[in-house]
Amino acid sequence: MLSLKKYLTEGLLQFTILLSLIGVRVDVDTYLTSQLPPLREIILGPSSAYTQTQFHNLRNTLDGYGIHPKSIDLDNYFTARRLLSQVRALDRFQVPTTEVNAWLVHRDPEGSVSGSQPNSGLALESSSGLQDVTGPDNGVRESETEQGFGEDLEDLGAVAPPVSGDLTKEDIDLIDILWRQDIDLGAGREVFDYSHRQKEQDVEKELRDGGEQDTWAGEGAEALARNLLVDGETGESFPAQFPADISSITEAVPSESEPPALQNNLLSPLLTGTESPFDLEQQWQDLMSIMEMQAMEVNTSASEILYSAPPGDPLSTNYSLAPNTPINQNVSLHQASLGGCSQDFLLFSPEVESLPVASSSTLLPLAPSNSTSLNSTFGSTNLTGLFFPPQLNGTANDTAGPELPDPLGGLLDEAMLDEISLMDLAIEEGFNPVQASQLEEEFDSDSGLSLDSSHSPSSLSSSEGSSSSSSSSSSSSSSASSSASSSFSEEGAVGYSSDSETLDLEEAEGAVGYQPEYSKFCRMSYQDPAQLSCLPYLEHVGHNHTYNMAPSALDSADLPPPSALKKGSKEKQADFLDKQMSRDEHRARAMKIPFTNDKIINLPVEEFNELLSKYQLSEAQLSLIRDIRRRGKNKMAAQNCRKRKLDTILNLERDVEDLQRDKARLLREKVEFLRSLRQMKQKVQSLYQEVFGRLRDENGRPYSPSQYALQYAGDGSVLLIPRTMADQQARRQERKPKDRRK
DNA sequence: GTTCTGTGTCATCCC
DNA sequence: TAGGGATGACACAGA
Repeated sequence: MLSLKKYLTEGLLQFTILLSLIGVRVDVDTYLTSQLPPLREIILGPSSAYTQTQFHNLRNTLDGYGIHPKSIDLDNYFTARRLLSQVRALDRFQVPTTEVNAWLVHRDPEGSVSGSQPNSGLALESSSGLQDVTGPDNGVRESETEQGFGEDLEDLGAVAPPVSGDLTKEDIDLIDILWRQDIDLGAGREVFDYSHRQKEQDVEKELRDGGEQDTWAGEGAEALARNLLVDGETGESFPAQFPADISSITEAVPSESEPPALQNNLLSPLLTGTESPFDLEQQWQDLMSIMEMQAMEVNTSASEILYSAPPGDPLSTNYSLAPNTPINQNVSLHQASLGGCSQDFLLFSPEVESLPVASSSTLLPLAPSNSTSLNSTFGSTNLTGLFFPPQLNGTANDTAGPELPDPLGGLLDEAMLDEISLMDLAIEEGFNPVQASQLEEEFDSDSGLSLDSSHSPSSLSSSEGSSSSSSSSSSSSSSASSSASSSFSEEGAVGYSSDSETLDLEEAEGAVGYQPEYSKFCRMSYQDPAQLSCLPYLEHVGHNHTYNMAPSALDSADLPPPSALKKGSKEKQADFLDKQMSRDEHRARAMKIPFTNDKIINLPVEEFNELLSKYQLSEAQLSLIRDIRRRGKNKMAAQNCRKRKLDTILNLERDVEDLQRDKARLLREKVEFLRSLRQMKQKVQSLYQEVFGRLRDENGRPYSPSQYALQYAGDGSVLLIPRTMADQQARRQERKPKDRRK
């Protein structure tokens, strides 16, 4: 199927191109729709896809109805449509994407009048076209125009029935009525045409005896009949002329041969021909609101920087902004301004200064590109005035040229300054150059800020950090230590399930301390000390970490390394055990304290007192026991305190990183917004320039931007008014805000 | 031998 | 008021 489609498509295209080159206008659309609907489906796909090509899309819409895609008028028409669509798209900003328009250029051999379609083109299904090829100008010249629109008429199916000499008038009337009904019922062209073709074929079969010449004649008559528009209600036929919108367009964008329309509504038809005034007004108001909001953000002017920025400008290279970055319409653009958007398009006038932000009656002056006094184009109450802040627009003169300050340049300048100052800013805020560069790289990578934390306290191992984090919650209150104490009591109780343990054993083993650190971090209190390496910051500390070990576990834990065991003397083992004991343990052992240090430290006060009461202890022993308990408690407290400190530092560092990340993101977004704003302003200016440049006076000469300006009227129309009037309105608009301030 | 780091301990404050 | 948590300061041990 695909291969067939490709084959047909390419073949038809090549054939069409070939015919076009030899001067035959080929209406593939008509051919595809009327002759072979299945083939059209094969080639063009479903009808939805049928509208993707502008060529067909135009003809499938009411806007495009009635004008041939290869008509000379299409130039103006498409220009007008493009401008209109661009204006419409202004309120929903989109960065223009690459667009490729392929056109089959056909030149009428005899220089046909624009707006009329010579009969050189023919539908492929009509073999009569061969006749036209040989003598396109020898045909019925008076029907050229009608034929040209007859094709368009045919597109809608409003084609008169073929006038066959063998058909009776009743047949023709019947066919005509049926067609009108189809038209009135909104029947699609394809269905209509297809049934029509079937009907034609049936009729042809019946009339085949009449000879081919009759058929040709019928086709020719049909071609003539196509040129008549048939009113669906009355059945009245009338010569097809320019569609309303097309005429409006041609009126709005007059060609040099045509006198322009009235100045007042010179552009109105252009903008209202296909759009209801309400919608258009709404769009213009949206545009105006956007432009008004742009009054902000502009601090300086640097048009050169803004508009002469090469494609690889720092903004794009350093921030990797998507070219089609959508702009948030909620972005406040107040105080922004529109500067000269291109080197050759700086259109300021002195009157622009102190230009108020007008709402509906804002003038929209722009200068044609061929104007030599571009700067005088912008009136004070024109569209440009909206785009340019007053303080930036007042230094231009009619001949100054592009030396005017560019508010958009200010935007860019600001953006660039942001970027440039990023490094300084980062350094000022304590980033080292490496971090600053990383911050800058973030604009490229968009992968988030990756600060080098190797230098910071957070460079602690993740295990440390995680353990600290996990312990932070428990250590946030006194419950931390209490829970730790209780847990340690439980842990310490291991091996001490009964008080019947001999004192000898305890004395031999020494008072067992606690080590909340390890029980919290690793839960491996009874493991080989080598496993303590899971705490990187403790792995090099050779302190005794066996406080909370039970004697039995302590035995295994205190076992010397295999090498020591091999040496295996009890004395060495005792020395090792002594080394593992803390000072308090040694003291308790020396003072013959009858219970372990773990109990002394971790037992609750009541149990501790109860324990003390069970033994007859001397004052020295009691004092030592209380000191051991106090020191043990304080030791745990110190450990918790240090953990809290560490957690605090880590959290602060994390917060700093988050803030830096947010800051970088905000800066990145700001740059993106500025870039979008710049592009939108450029688009608006180019649109204004294009619209203004296409305007012609009665003599076909372009309007002087120093004398005229475009004004956006409240009713949605765009007017071309004299500058003096525009200036007056600008002053009026200027007074209003001042009065309000008062 | 010096420095750094982790730990223990003391003093003190506070609840 | 005693107990105990929190914390700064100091000392010590080990790398």
